[in-house]
Amino acid sequence: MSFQAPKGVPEYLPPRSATFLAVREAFATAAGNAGYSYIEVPVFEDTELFARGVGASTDVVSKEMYTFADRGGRSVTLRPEFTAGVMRSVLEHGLHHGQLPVKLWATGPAFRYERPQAGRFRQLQQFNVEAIGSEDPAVDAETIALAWAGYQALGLTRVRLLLNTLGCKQCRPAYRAALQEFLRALDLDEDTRRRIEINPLRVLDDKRPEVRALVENAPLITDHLCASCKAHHDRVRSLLEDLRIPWEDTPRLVRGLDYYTRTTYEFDHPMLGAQSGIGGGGRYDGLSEDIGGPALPGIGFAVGVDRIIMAVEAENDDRPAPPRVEVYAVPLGEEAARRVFTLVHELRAAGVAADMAFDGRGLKGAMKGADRSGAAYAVIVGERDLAAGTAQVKDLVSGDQTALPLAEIVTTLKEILTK
RNA sequence: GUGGGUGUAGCUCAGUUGGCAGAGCGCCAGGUUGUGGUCCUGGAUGUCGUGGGUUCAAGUCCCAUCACUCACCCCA
Repeated sequence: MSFQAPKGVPEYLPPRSATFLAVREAFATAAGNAGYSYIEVPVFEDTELFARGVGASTDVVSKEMYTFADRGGRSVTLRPEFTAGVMRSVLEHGLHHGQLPVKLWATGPAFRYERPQAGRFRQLQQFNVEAIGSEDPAVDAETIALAWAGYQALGLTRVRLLLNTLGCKQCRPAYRAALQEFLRALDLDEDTRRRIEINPLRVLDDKRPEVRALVENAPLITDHLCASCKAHHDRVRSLLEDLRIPWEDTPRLVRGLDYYTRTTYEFDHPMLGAQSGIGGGGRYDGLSEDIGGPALPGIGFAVGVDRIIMAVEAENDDRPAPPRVEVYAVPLGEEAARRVFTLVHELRAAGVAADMAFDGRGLKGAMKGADRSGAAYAVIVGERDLAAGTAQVKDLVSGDQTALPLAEIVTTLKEILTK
């Protein structure tokens, strides 16, 4: 084998790929039910959009972007996330001049040049939801409920919702200064000391036990909120209570992207190992202005499709492969193969998923193929059937087999299968 | 970027003090000349990651290199 997939790029082969589609479908349905419309945005954008939108000091921008010059000499970057691109598109096409909030969903790959590990990829699949143009805490709660509905639809029972607020332009600066003062007094390594100056909140999120111990008594944002942020946060929490969505208050939870304000949250799954975040989001009331737009609040989230697949598999490790087709046709002999080819075509046209044995496979091998396809019925046509104008229809679960007129096969099977 | 682990059949892996390249699963065929899922029999598939070294002899020991993988960091 001379070629292999690029490093850190997951591929989803059958039957696993069915789970990939199911994850997308679950969230697309939840988003559609909540009045969100689909938006297709570019996979690459002007590099500057991400530098200004996501934040030049973030790890994502400073060391993880796939950035290159195109043939015209422009610096472009494969999207490391969706939000900046969606906001850019909304502003560029003036969607915010219509009714607010603008509610959109998008899905597809994002790219980050990181060292791969379990649940961390260079090409990651996200499902993204944004509500732009509203400050209402009910919209915050709506996005959380939407994500929650997606996880529920997939049958996930062990998802945890971690909730926090990061304050706003009014209250965050004072908190940030107080936190920096506290952190500067600690004995921390050089990288962490640098982070204190760039984004001190992230130090609170450090997983290393020795760092955790040091920051245990650090000041928390929840004690420094302004009145309106506190009211906003309380409202979000009481709405979640109304919806009976359980959450954990996690005052140390921080997002790694600069644009987040006020409500932030993360969904986490306990069976995934180190990379356990299966979704995350929050409010980004300053993003529009950061990229040259008007004051325009917004909130949204991204869920990680790859990690959700892992979570689904972790919670149900013995799921049978989904059936590939409903009917599998088995011809015996060349003449039958020709007739069966048309029959299968007619079944498909009638909306019945059908496949057949190729390459003149023997009856035994062909029946094996029928079994593995997951089909409920096999249709066997040999020379004798052809002469009699019949086909053998075999129920592959019970083993019962009956001869039916060839001409009625399509309508009969269609009828049985739609019951 | 930093640290650990692993590379042997399509897949999961075993391979002893260095001595003929293995198992299970899967695949194909036969048992059953027109019947799958169970069972039995047989068969095909290998650059032992790659390059070099030590040795009469290397999957096994040594060096280098590449790949994969887990964790830190970061994030979905």
